[in-house]
Amino acid sequence: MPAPAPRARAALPKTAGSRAAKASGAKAAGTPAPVAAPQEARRDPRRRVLDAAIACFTRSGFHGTSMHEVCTEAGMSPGALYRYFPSKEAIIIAIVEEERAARASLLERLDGATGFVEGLAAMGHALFSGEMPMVCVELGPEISAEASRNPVLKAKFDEVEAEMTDAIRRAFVAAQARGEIDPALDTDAALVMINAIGDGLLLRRRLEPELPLAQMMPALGHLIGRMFAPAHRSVPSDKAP
Amino acid sequence: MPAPAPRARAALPKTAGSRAAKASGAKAAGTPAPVAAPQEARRDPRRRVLDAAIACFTRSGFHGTSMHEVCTEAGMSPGALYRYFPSKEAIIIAIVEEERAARASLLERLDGATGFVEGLAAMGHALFSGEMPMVCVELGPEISAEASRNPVLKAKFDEVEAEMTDAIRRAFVAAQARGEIDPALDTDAALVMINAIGDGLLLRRRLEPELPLAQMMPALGHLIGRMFAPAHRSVPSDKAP
DNA sequence: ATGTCAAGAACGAACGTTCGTTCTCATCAC
DNA sequence: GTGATGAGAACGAACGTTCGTTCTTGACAT
Repeated sequence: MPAPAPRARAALPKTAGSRAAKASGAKAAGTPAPVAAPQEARRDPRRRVLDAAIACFTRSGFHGTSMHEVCTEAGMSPGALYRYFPSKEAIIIAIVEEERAARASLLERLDGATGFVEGLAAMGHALFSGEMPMVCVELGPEISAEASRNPVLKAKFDEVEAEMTDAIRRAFVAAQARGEIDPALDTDAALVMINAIGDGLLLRRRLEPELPLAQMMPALGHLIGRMFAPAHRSVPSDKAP
Repeated sequence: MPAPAPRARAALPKTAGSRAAKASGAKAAGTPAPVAAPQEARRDPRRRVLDAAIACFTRSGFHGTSMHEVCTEAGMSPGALYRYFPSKEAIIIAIVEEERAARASLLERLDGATGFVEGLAAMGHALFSGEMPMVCVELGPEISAEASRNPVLKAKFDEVEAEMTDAIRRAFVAAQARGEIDPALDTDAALVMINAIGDGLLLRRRLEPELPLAQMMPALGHLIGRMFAPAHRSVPSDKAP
């Protein structure tokens, strides 16, 4: 990044304030929180910025959110904010870094469940029931979209994704060895499918927030079960829709 | 609105044609087309704008693309461009409108195939093999992301999506009546699943363009077949991976 | 053939706004 | 004092858009 030349600082009084409200722009965005709560100001400033940024990016997207909005939401001035993060991009990258921890705790449900498919369904339920304080549910699609064209972000994002995919692959192979999954199935194709379903559901959540995905998880899990079950075993159908 | 003072126009001789490419800005983006091809300038100007916008939005996203970039790519000045579209938003909406036609032709593959699952696989193959001049493959995720927060765009987008989903639902129910699909399956869950898989694969394509999704379609189609096949029929496995 | 001229397409500098960022300066703890 | 912290005005660049002007075209008169 080219270092910007130091700016001269002319004392010009300028045009006072251009008070005419100007009817606002076409921007159909939500209102940022009025002002930070009193004890809010005591919390770790980095956390405050991150939480504020997550809220704003979720509401208006990365490019649709201005730093001033993040500042307002965090109850902090730009001068203070820039003390903790060197740039807007650094904030997203920090958010993605946080995702890693959240995803790791999600993955515990995979190994903790009675079976592979049950584990996937449990992950899905945790994601969509809101029981998990999880950034990626709301921000995942936004982050993927941004990652697809921001190389720095993409590198971080890929790291986190690879951890997730590897864990699922290990669980898949183990389940296959246990006879829970048809041994003839191609692992790569199955993983692409599982990833696609996950990403697709996350996106659907954004587009249709009223869709009761958590409630549908048994039915969706049942479908996934049929997809992977060994060929000549009748599907367990413990949760037929 | 404060009437802007009329601008003086000084008869400056100017640089004739300004064909110098201008080396572009610091924007870490791809290079816009050097200059419009000779016969390119003869084409329908609306089409030129649309094609240029699709290229730019695909490269840098909706908010990441400036109107000047679109102008450069289209080989057209801002003044000319704004003769054909009243705003940046109107351009996206026109693109989504075009999607409708493209999707309709995609849907023909559903009804033209030998069965429902084969139809889905054919759609997938057409999408990912590049044989279809289809905007949504590259721009779909970008549009969904934008639609999730732009109400005007969302309305248009929902229209197009509803047409797609309805057509798939009809095909699903018909296949179920034909005995091709397990009659016990919940139609709503199946449709959510099909949509999620489609959206998820489109997103994956953006994130990992090198992944040979078209080649994987037989394997993926096979998985979908297992998911929907009637319970006590052994899966046709004509294309076991 | 040549000149005239209106219509409208295209141009591109400039506009007002908003962006991400940085500045100066006040405040506090020690 | 001194160093860390924060506020908030200000900066310059870039944004989407506008608009006075120029260029292109082709019908018509000569």
